[in-house]
Amino acid sequence: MRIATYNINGTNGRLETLLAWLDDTQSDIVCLQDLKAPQAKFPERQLKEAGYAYVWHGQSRWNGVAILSRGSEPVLTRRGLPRDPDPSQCRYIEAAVNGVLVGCLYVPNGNPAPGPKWDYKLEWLKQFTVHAKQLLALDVPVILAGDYNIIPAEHDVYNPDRWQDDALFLPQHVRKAYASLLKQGWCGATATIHTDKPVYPFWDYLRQARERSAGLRLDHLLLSHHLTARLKDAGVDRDMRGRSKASDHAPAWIDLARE
DNA sequence: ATGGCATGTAACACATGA
Repeated sequence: MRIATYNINGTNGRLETLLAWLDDTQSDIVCLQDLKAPQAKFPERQLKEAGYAYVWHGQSRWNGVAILSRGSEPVLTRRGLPRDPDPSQCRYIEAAVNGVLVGCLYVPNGNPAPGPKWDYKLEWLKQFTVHAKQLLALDVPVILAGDYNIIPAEHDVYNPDRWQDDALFLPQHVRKAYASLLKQGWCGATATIHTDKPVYPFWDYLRQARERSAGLRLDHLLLSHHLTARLKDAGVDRDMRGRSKASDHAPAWIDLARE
């Protein structure tokens, strides 16, 4: 069973690319972020024709999250975080899919730090961390997949020195937040498989970042222990980043053994 | 330190992103 997360950076502008990738990979569950489309403009018909069911939460221009499922109907469990610091921003959706509770998240970028956007990111991460703990307490298989906008460690960025003061990387705050999730018991799937070298799911549009392999690891799939035991493989579909009109993110995925 | 690129909306320039 393949589960993927993809910051698509505009779902309608990249619909053909998305449909071709779904057809190629036959992904079973897909978490999408940054739909950049209002609720009414989600491409329902095309995704249904491609064999997917879905839940989504759209917002005009920015943010927006969706969970796609092939062959089964996702059962929505929540939109937005409990005590969401700004419910007008669509950054979290959660559904039960085939016996797995799936949380799809899009953490605020937080730049510039310090400032109101930075404060918002920290508050969002705080409430998310509280919710993540509650999910673990349910003792059911859970995956929290999405664009965390966190570089977890020095080796997850091409040039750590350059990013020390960035809201994606500040150690006492965002890196600490990620570490505290792992401490709760979550397993970062990609790093578990790729222990020697990071696989980047993001390259900036600027300065030929992709050609220089100047990537960042921002998209993560965190597993509860029920799923860690089933983890077979993980990777990034980096070819997606090379296509014309690509998102600046590529899909990150895991393969789980069937129960 | 700046701006390089890209998105959707539509005030055809802007806010936002990473």
